[in-house]
Amino acid sequence: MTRRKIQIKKIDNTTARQVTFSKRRRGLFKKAQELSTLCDAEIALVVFSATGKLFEFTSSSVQQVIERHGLLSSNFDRLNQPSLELQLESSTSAALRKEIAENTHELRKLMGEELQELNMKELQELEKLLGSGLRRVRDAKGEIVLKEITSLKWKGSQMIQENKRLKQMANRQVQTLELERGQSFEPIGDFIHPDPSQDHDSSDTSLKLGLVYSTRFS
Amino acid sequence: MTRRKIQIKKIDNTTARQVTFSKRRRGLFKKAQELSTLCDAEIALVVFSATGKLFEFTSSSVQQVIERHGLLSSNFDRLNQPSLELQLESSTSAALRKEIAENTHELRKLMGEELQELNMKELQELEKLLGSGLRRVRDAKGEIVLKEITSLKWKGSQMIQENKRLKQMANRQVQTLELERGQSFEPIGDFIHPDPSQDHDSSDTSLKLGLVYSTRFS
DNA sequence: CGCTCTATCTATAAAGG
DNA sequence: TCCTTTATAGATAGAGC
Repeated sequence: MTRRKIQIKKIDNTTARQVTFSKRRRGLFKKAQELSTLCDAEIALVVFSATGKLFEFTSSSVQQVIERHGLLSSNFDRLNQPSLELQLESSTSAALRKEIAENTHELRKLMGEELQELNMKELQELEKLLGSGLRRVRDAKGEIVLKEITSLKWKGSQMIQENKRLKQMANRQVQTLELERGQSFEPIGDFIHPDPSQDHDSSDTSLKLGLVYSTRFS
Repeated sequence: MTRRKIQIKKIDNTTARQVTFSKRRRGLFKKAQELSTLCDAEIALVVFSATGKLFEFTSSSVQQVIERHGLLSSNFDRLNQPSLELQLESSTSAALRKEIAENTHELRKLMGEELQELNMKELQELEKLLGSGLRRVRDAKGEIVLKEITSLKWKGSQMIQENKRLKQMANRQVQTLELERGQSFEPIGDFIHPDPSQDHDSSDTSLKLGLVYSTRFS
């Protein structure tokens, strides 16, 4: 895009990579902003640098949701703040913290006690112990990562399916009504385009578990 | 960016807006992809068009992580199959694995070498080293958990938002049609009641989204 | 000082009206 | 497709720590 054409592959030189990251990141965010404004699109963009630094952009309506969920905060605890819809198993992270603390404490204790009195064989035993301790910590964390992800993905899938179902039902309903009326009508456009005044109602991002309407005008 | 400079404000002409959306959207996604590749960044980008259509990009998928972990295979694969939409970035797990491997190796090496010759002070140095190694592993994993969860929650929020919008649209549509017809009608039952045979498709404790029917025929 | 990040400049590749 | 505008690679300098 500039003085010379470049290959799109990871930039080896660290400094050059950081500079490019900084420049392109800005360009990307600018374009995201422009697109959302020009075309009235809702956009959420999150970038983690290789060093873990976070950058984000969200168009206004989306932002509110995210903020309320306490996302994009570096604070883990805040991540797990109550969100009705996506209640995480934050208890697992507590368990994780606890286990790590215990393991660390145990390690320190082992290493601090009478090491002078240990012979080579005993020291090797200790090595094994430390190794397996590390492995256990690692495994425990892996378990927890997977549980979190499993749970979240599962819930995400539920949402997607529910979404599909709603769409199908809505379409079916519209079609049925059209058929009854014996003509097509415009409001379909309305169906597709949410009314902004309602759409930005942000007093509640949670799922309104609407009543399943099960009566028939009785 | 082109023949004439334009104002960054919503494009009035619908056709022009759609064309611009399409072009710029592609440009944006391309640049996101380039940035993630060039600079080894993790990126998640989601765009909803004004008509509610979803476009997304994530720098890599959770699927890969899971495969790499090779854990919980049977359960997990089933859970994760359906959701293209819920892909996570996790190139970081490779880095994690590497770090763990290195740490473990380093530990073993340290513990295996001339431990007989170390005095208490030196052993305490070693203790510190081991402790900080463990801490680094812990931190690395914590980072990754955080990223995964952040990404998943964020996408979950998107789904919720979309779901909510669909509900609102559906409700408005129903109301509009009823108003036009000036009478109640039967098919609503169909609309409102999800097909039971589908509804019990999973042992799900999840949210069942009913349409909120705000009736005025009572 | 060394290291990381940002700013500035220029010429050119890419975007997009 | 055309062709101007924008984005940005490359280089260098300066700021902040």
